[in-house]
Amino acid sequence: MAGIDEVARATGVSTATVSRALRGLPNVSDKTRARVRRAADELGYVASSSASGLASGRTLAMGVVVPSVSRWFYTSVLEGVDAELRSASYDMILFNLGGHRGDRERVFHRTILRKRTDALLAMCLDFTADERHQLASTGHPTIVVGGPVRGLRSVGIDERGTARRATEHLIALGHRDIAHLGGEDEEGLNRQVPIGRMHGFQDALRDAGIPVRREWIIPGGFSLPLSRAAMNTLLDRPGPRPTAVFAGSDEMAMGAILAAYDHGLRVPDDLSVIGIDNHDFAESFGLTTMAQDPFEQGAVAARILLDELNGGEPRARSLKMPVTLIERASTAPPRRD
Amino acid sequence: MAGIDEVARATGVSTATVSRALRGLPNVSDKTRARVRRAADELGYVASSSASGLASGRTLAMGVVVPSVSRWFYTSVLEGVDAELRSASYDMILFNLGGHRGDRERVFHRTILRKRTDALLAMCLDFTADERHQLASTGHPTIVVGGPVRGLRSVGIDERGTARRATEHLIALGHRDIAHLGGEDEEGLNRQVPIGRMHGFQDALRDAGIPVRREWIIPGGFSLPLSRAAMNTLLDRPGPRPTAVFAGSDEMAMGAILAAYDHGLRVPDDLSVIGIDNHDFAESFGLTTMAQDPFEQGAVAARILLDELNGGEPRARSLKMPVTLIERASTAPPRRD
DNA sequence: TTGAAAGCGTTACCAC
DNA sequence: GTGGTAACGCTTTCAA
Repeated sequence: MAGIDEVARATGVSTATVSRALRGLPNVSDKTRARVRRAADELGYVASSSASGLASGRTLAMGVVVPSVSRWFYTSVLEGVDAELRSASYDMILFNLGGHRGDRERVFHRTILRKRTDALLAMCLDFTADERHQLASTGHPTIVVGGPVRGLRSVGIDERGTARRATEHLIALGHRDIAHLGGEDEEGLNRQVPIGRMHGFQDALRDAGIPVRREWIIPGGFSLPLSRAAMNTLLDRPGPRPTAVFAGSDEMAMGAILAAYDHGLRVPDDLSVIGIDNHDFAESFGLTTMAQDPFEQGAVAARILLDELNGGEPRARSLKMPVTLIERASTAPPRRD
Repeated sequence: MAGIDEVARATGVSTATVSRALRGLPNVSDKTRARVRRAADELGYVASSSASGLASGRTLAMGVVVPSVSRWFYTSVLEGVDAELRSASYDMILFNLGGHRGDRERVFHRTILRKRTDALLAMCLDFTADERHQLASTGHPTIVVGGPVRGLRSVGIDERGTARRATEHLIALGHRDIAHLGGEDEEGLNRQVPIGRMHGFQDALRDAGIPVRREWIIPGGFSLPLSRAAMNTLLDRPGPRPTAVFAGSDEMAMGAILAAYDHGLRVPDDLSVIGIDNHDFAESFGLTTMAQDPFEQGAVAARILLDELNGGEPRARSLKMPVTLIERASTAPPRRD
C-alpha cells in the first residue's frame, strides 16, 4: 500500500534516491541504501509495476505463448523458462492458445504485441507472415522453442535426424517391417515437427533399401489414446503386421504399447517400440527412446531473451540441442518365425 | 506504437473520448465510436497496460499460483482458469513455485501481493498464517482450488467422501484385503488432500468392520514411477497380498497397474485398482476411477474472482464440486482361491 | 455527448 | 551522492 514517497519521507531522502537505492543502482551511499531498504521493508513497500513500467518502458515480464498446457513437452519447456525467469526476477505472462484458433488474433494483435511484456517466447507455433511482421514491429526480442520457424530463430532439436536415428536403431536390430505413428498436428501448430520426423523415418528406410509402406504410416495425434486406437486399427488389419513401431513421441509410443497388449502381443518380443522425448513415464514403461531435454530448451531460450534485454548482443542463429538414444526394454531383435 | 493522442488527432476528438469509445463506455455517440475504432485499428493502437493500470488502478491481470506445472490436476485447472480469463480479456500471470520453497517468499511478499494483478487464484497450497494475513491485506479477491485452506474459501471436491466411496466400491465387490497408495505430498502443498483421502479410506474400512493394516498404506507421492516402485515393494513382501488397491490419484493407480504387470499379476483378476481423477490416460488404462473435473473447478473459481472484480457480491462460501464413479476394467470381485 | 486538465506512482535527466 | 522535476500514457472528474 505504501508509496515511494512514504518511504522517502520515512528515510528523509528524495524519492529519486529511494528508487535508485531499491533498484541497486550506483551513486547511492551504502548507508543511505541500507536505511532505505529497511524503511521499505518495514512499510511493506513494493514498487508498482504499472508505474515503473510506464516510467521506464520495461515491464519486467515475459510473454510465453503455448498451444496448450497439457502436453508433456510444453509443460517441461514451461518449467525451464520459469526457472530462468525466476532467477532474473521476471514475471511470466502465459498466453494459452488452448485450441482456440480465433484467439491467436487477440493474442497477437492486442495483448502480446505491446506494452505488457518485454519479450516473447513462443512454443511450437507456426506463424503467418503477417504475424511475424507484427512480432518484428514490436521491437521486442522473440524466440521460438520446439520446431524451426521461417524468419525466426528457434531452440529445438534436429527433428529429421532424430527420427532417422530412432528408425535406424530398429533397423540395426534387424527389423524391416516398421510402422510409424506420426503427429499430424493441429492447424496453427508447427507442422515442421511431425513432418520432419516422418521424413527422417523415410530417410532411414530408404537408406536401408526398405520400401516405405504408406499404410503403415498412421496418425497418432501426439496423444496416447489416439495412438492406441490407431495402432489397434492397424493390428486388426488382415495381412502381415509390423514387427516394430517408431512413434513420433513417447506418448504415442505408450499408446502403441497398450495397443500391443490389447492384441495379446508382448513388447518387445512381438513388437518393438521406440519413441522420442524421454517422457516422465518413459522409464516406467520400459520405453526405448530418443531423449531430449525440453526443460533445458526452455531455459536456454529464456536466457537468450533475458541476455538481450540486458543489453547483450542479439544472436540470430537457431540452436539445435542434443538428443541421445536411451535403450530400455521396449526394443529387441524381431523374433525369427 | 501509436499513442492515444495520435488516435485522438486522427479522429478529431479528445483523448478522453477515445478512451471512452474504445472501452465501450456509455456517453459516446455511435458515430464517434465507430470513427475512433476505425482510426485505432488503422494505427494499430493498443492501450498501454502500464499506463491504464496506473491511471485506473486495475491491471486486468490475474495471478495464478501453482506448485508445479507438470501434474495433470494443475494443468487441467490451469486450462479452466485460462478459458474463463480469456473470455473476460484478462491476462494470466503464472507464478510457478516449482518445488522452490524459498520462492514463496518472493511470490508472496513482493510480486503477487501488489500492483501487478487484480486478483489471485492459488492451487493446492497450504498458506501460513502470515501468508494469509498478507493476502488479506492486499484487498484483492483470492481463492483456492483443490483442497480446503483455513481462512480462505476454496473450490474443490469432498476429499474424504470421495475416497470413502472409492473404497466402498472395492468393498462392495467383495474385497477385504485392500491397500492404499497415498499422497504424502511435499511440504508447502496442501496436505489436507492426501490426508483427507487416507481418512476416507479408513472410514470405509472401519464401517465395514475391516481392520486397517498400516503396512498396506504406502506412499506414492502422487507420481506414477514412485507408485510403481512402492507397489512393487509391497508385492515383493512375503505373506498375504492385497486383492485390491485404492490409489489416491489416477497417476498412482497407473503405477499400481504397471507394478501388477511387473509381478505377472492380471488386472482386475488378480488385483483390482481404483483411482481418483479420471486422468487423460485413465480410459486407455481401463482404469476405474472417481472422476472429478478440475477444468471446471478452475473455471468456476476464476469466474467467482472475475465476478467480484466486476462489482459482484463476494461469496465467502467454499464450493464442493461433484465426483462420479466411472467403472472401467480395472475393478472386479476378488478371485475365489 | 464531449473536452480540459488533474492525477496515477514511478523513473530519468539535469543540477547541485 | 543527492534532490528537483519533467515525463511516461493513460483514466477520471468536472465543466461545458
